[in-house]
Amino acid sequence: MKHYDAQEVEKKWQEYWKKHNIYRTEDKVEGKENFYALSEFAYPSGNLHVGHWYAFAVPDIYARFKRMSGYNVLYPMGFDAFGLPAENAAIKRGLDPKDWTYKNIEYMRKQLDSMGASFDWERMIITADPEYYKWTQWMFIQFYKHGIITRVKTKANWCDSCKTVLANEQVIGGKCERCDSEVVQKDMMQWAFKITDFADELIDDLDTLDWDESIKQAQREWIGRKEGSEISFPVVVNGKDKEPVKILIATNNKSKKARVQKLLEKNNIVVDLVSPSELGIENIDVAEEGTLEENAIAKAQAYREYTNLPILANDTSLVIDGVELDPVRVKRNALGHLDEHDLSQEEIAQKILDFYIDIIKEKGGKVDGYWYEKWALVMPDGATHISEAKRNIVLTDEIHGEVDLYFPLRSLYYSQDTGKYHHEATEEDYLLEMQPVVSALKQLLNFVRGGGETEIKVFTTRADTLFGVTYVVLAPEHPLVEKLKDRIENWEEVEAYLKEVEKKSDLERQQDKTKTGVPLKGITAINPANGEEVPVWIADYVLPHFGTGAVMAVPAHDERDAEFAIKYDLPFRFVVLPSAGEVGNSRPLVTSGENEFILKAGEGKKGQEKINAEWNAMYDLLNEVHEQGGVLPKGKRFSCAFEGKLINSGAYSRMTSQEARDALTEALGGKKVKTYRLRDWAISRQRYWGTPIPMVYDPEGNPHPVPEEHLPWTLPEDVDHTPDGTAPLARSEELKKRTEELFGEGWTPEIDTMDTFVDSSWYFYRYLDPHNDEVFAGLEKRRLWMPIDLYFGGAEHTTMHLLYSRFWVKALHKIGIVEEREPYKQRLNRGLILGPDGAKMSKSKGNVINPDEVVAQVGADTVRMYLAFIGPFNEPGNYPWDPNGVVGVRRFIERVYGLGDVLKETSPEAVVKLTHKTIKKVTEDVERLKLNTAISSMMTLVNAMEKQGVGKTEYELLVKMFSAFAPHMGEEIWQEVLGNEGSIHLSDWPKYDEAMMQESELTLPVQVNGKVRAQLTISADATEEEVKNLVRELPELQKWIEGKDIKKLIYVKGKIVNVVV
RNA sequence: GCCGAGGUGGUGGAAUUGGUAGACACGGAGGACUUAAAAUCCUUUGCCUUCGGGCGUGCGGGUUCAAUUCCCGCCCUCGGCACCA
Repeated sequence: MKHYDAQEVEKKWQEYWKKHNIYRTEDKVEGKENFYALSEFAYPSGNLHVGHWYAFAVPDIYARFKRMSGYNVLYPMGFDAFGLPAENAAIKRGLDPKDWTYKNIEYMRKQLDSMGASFDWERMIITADPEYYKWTQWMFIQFYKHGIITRVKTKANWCDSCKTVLANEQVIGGKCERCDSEVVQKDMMQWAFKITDFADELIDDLDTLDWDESIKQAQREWIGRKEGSEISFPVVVNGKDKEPVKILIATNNKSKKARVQKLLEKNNIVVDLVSPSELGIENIDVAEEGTLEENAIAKAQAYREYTNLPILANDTSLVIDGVELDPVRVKRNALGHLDEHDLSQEEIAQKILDFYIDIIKEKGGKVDGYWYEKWALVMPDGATHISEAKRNIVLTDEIHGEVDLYFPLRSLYYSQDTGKYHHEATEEDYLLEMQPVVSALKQLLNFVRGGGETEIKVFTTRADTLFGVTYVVLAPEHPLVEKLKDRIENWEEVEAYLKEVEKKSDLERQQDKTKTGVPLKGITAINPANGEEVPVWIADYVLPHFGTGAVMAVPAHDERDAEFAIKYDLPFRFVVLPSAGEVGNSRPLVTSGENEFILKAGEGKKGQEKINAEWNAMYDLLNEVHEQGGVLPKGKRFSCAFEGKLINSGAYSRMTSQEARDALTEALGGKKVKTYRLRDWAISRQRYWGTPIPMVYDPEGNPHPVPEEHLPWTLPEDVDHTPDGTAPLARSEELKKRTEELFGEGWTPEIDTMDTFVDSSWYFYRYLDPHNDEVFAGLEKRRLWMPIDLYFGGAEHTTMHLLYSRFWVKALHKIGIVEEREPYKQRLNRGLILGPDGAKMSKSKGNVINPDEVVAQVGADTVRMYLAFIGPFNEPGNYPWDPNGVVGVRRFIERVYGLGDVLKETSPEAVVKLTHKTIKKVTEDVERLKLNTAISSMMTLVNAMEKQGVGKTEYELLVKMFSAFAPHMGEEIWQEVLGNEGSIHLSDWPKYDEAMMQESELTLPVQVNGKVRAQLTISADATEEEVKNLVRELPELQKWIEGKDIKKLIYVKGKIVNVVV
């Protein structure tokens, strides 16, 4: 066999290709479709590692395949040359970052050439070239003019070790992505792209892209769109420095007045109520007959729609079917269903408020108002009786005098003593029913005191749990805290807490999830759903940047609130009956908090039984606390976040969570809002080695863009770029002088540089027209190539570069600069090459493979092919580098080469057939980037050719396919062994011939009861009947079918025979 | 916890619409060549076996003549998000 000296062969052909300029890519070739294959460009770190080979050499196989398949393929390369690592390395070595970077680029270009990659170097770009960043700056200015980038004071992620600001995407778990030191929050003036304005588009347009679902999903989650409601909670300020104002609600019943007054006396407001009987509604006598309860129970059950929950009694002796029942609750539920208000409680509250405000406007005038409430009763015969009641309240305050109001009250209970149904309100009922009224009055009071417009806006995805709100939490950073400083009674305590929080780094705040907080004494909020007054706290588990920075806390339905509420002893009110799922398919109950009683119920049980026991334990408790409006007792304060149907929620009870979210949001004047996790993209960097921000400031400090004729706005070179926390550009005399000369005295330059992700957000356009100095890329050229057909890159850029560049194109599109809305049609994340030990390659582990060394030993062709063979390129997995595997691939290349020595006149028929089958398989596999199986089928073919012999025709077909993987050896065989003229890489990809693949006979597996027992060789055109007859006769089969009936004989044409006995 | 992708020999992986599970390669075992080693070549290699066969694609069920593939329930690994209301 010929000796294979990879070094020599590769050098020879690399020079040949260069000399003949075979990789030059024209913008347009007659009769060929353009195909833009892009691999993320290189960072000029100074050395090419295995990852680079995987990133560039393997996609090169695809680019070559496409080119041979008749496409005009653009597969360019460039350098992402600005940025921190280059600068840090330069500082460490006492060099200029520019010299260091450009030297690295020069060296890396040579290394890249050693791959045998088909880059068109005439299109190379370097983002640090002024010819390049001129256009980065130009685009920046266009965005500035359209308000897509603005200057804002914002909390920035500051890395004290790198002395610069980091983007959110560069902070990993509270630490700097680059140096792993802790990131602190610092208030800074920053130029920020309004990427959030494009958040919806960035999510919605993902659906139009042919990307792997996991990449799309990662972007969706990063953007983090949540749809929910924004609801206002009015704030009640205690007004410690104001005179108390009294509102008196009068009644004509002395004893009741005293009792209710005591109950409701709060915050300088005195409210008293009248009971229905005092308003001319007498108790209705209902003849006691045995069927009444049954009747009512049936109605109540229908109403509640619990099928797996019996309605249990807990305080009466009424027994039906051996089950004790509670007639009070039963009847109340039934009435709730039939009860027909003309107005909702919220509307009533609103009316009272409007009414009262009108009075204020009239300065104490007296207005009469009333409305009716309808009553309903279930009679023994099932009939429903409805009556009306007219109620009144008199409001009085010291400023506005006495006002008469009418409002409804309702209640009904069954008295065992009298055996009659009585209309009477319990104290709790009065409280509950009056809450909207009280709430309205308190808002009013607050208004009168001058604090009326204060409200807390909360964001919630669970507006259905509003009736379960028992407190409100603000983020410590919430502006209202500072605003209400004077009104907060425990300011010292609050201030101490704020300091404590400020001291905590974001990292600590993320890691330490124990909840802390302090109440804002003297401040309360009103739950707009039920008018209840709830305490306001600040706590650092509420994040300032998400939603509105304020949360309505629902301990019974939110795990975090539950933890906080247990710690600080705040009440739990259960208002959503969790849904157990579809009938007959109930799911495990998930709860947290003091849920031991639920877990205990399920202890020792399994499967559905356990699930049922736990659900029932919860149902039992909810039944017990129904009377208390769902307030959970100590020891059983648990939370459950499941959705379901509302309970203990006034007029909204029985609604589903989904219905209630809409209904409550609308009724309470809230709005449906979307909120995003994505933050605006702050790009100011206090470092030297980056694209200068093309802005200058007038003597008043107002920013102005540098006019286009002065672009590129060059990076000054007279700068000591050692970082000290101030921007190095501030130290440039040249830049200062340049600014004053061009704009006038007192004008100053912007001294921050841009994040490097800005440079890489549009680089793919520049490859199309790299030397154009009129425009960043000509429209015609963009039309020929964009959008990119296939983009190869690393998974680490999913939520950074990939998102930024999508935003960039959308922004350019929005202001009419480009036509496309998306840059990349198809995206492929590559996997990771691990060290031979299966761990990530790292110097400390000593498992780093240096590709230069391997190439020196076995050649670039082997390394390329090995990387393609190591695992499926279309699935991003982690593949360990196996030095033995490399040798195996090298052996394969040698065998292909060796075949050239033993060529026959013609190939045997079997080899011809296999060759065409292999062409089909390889073509299909490469097209979907399953390069590993493409190679293995070529290996199979080569094995057959070695054993059976091969002629020139088939050998040439093999070598053409092979040359995409091993371009140097492919060329060597093509020109030197086969004596062809011109490069193999300009030849056509082989086409398979279906006719050549036809086999005259084929071998079928024969199964008996699904197990393979024999093989049967038949002619390709055998009919089903013939095959079946042959099978029955098959000698090897007799022992399996002897003495048994053949029940069925299945023949799948050309595939398999199955005998069922 | 939520979302996504997966789980196949000693290893990387293959099986394109349900149709012979383990292609191809590495590693192992045996042999040839050699003074020897490397390299190369040949044979063999899922597990168990009483040599008839049986069992095998994370686990348990189901559908089917036939399941790595489809359905139901669980377990595990990797990736993304996560005190996100």
